[in-house]
Amino acid sequence: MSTEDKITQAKNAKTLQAIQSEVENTNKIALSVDCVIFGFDENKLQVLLIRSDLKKYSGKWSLLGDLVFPKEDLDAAAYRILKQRTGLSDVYLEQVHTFGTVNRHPAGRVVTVTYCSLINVRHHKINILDNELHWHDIKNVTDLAFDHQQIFDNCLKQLQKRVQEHPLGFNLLPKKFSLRDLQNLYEAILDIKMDRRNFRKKFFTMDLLIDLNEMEQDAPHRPGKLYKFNFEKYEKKNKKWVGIDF
Amino acid sequence: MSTEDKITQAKNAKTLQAIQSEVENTNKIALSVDCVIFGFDENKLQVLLIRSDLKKYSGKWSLLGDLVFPKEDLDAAAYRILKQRTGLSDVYLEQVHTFGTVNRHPAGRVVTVTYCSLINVRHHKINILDNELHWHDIKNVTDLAFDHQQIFDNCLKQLQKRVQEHPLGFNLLPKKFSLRDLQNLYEAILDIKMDRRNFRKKFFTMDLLIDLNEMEQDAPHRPGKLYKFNFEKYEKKNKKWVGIDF
DNA sequence: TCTATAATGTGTGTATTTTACACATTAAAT
DNA sequence: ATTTAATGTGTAAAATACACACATTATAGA
Repeated sequence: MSTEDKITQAKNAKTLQAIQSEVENTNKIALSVDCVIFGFDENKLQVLLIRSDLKKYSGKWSLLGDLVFPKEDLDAAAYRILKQRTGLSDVYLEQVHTFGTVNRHPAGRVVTVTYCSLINVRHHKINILDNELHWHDIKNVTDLAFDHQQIFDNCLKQLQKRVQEHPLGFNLLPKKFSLRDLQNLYEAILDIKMDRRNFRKKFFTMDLLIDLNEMEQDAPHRPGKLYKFNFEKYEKKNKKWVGIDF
Repeated sequence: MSTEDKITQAKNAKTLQAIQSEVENTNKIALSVDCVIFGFDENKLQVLLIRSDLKKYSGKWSLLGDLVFPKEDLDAAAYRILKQRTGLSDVYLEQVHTFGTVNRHPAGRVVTVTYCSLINVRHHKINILDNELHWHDIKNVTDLAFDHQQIFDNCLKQLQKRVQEHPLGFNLLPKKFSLRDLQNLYEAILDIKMDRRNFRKKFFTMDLLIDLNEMEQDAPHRPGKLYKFNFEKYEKKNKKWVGIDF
């Protein structure tokens, strides 16, 4: 390092105390986490919403969120909310985006980190009996409180993209599922119709489904075979190159 | 709405003042923005780094970042940093991820929102003369200060993915470029070698390059044709379905 | 000026993947 | 037993990806 470099560095080198006082005394902002919790029921993609607890948005629905504790990791805050609301602790959770417009919250400056979560509706026991918490068909989700509509739209879009590239969808299904279940899930998430035979071929070619040699029960017509996803095998293979395409 | 619903709602409806005091008095966390600024020079992907201004990390390099002002939008903070450091105001900028581990910063609780930026090295006049600011070949970026190595790795990975799905790369090139330039860029970002003829076919098939009927100047051998990217045409086409593949 | 060199520019054939459909099979309901 | 509405399997054409060969053009040096 040259002498000039050293001088420059010395000039710029702040003490830890200086930075600490800067962090302690200024520029503090409230930080929250909002969770977009997806479920799959009756062949429809659902999202868990709560009635807004703010009079300004009385009657409107909002995402599940809370302020982050000063000594709490971001991810931990998201898991805490999920645990509180769904009783589930071992769930799929992924950070999506951070929204930080100055006036996004009427109570002051609150920056929110949003998370997307996928849970199996049958596995959890929400206390939705008190009517404050409800599953909503995503087709009917409009006009949420705060900027939550924007957050929801953003999260859904991300889910639609990610579910095509990673085996996220299986978190929404029971451990054992038929190919019809799987296709219904993808059709609900992506909002498209797919060819049954090509869909089947696609997944068989991937060779990541384990045939359980069991059949559906109580099917109204011919029952389909049941499968589970081979997570172990998926973890081992790491594809990376996809190809330029836009 | 049932009577019970109304009662529940009334119970949960907080006043704005109640929320305000919660936001004002508790759970405040310092918020920063860190920018991973990529450039492309000498056929190498480069990243702009500054020497850490903290004695603890003396000698180490770090990303360009700053605390977010209380009345400043997140994106605005990122643009401010870019403007300050590169002099450029009309640049590509995208939020990537938010890092919020409790102890990630030695000066206290600082949650940082990271942004990825792509700039044309030739278009800006950095004040790198004072030796505090430097371009680094990404191949040589190791052991950054704070958790910046993790942030950088995350951002590079995201870039590698996004550059294949969207025309981001052109932000790193001059307005006029040859197909060789373009291929060199992709090879540098993705760290792979590609077949020249198939690469050419790929981009011609996309039909998004405008032939400028100009040739490279001062090429050491046969000069190539120059093109520019047809952003208008790209904006009009909106592909969405990519296909399940994992 | 001629020649060697090292690029650019243009195909061409093959393998792989996607897409569009057709038909047989099975269990439940009548 | 027959009808019905699914599941399960196959096949051919189209589109795309991949590997590779050869002619063209400008520069550099003998």
